[in-house]
Amino acid sequence: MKSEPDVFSIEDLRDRPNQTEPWDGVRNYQARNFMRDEMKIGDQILFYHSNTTPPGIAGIAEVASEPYPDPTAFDKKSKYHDPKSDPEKPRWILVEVKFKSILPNYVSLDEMKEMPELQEMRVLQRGNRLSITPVSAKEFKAILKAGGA
DNA sequence: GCCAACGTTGGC
DNA sequence: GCCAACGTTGGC
Repeated sequence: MKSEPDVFSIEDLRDRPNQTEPWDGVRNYQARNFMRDEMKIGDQILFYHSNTTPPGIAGIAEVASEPYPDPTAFDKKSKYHDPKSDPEKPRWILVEVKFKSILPNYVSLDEMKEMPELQEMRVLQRGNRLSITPVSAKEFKAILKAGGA
């Protein structure tokens, strides 16, 4: 899961009450579908810092709730407000994520590109802008190892 | 700050 | 249903 650290970083997640945060504001159907259909409580998450120097994997989190409607879609004051999301038939769905750890070694995007295990990884593919993508067990382990965890 | 890539919108 | 226009993402 990608996040811009200026907006919400792995440190912000660590410092949250219960170290848990609803992953709100996702407004892309594919990313929503991953949260709604694929994620299960306890699934491990690579926390990726985007739009920063350098971008890369900063830490580990895990899925901490069932999927439920994103309340910011109904909040007129939220920058994520979506008038087309009807509370009776919510368009946007989120899960909560819980802090697990900050990697001892930050794994930069440049390093990831050099790792043979990660050549198929979605975030490395050209032009990929999806903020949530599936990660294979092989990829996950390779990141953990490179990250010193 | 630039800009390529991509998703969404809306006129037709 | 097509596609031009537009807005956003995110590496650089």
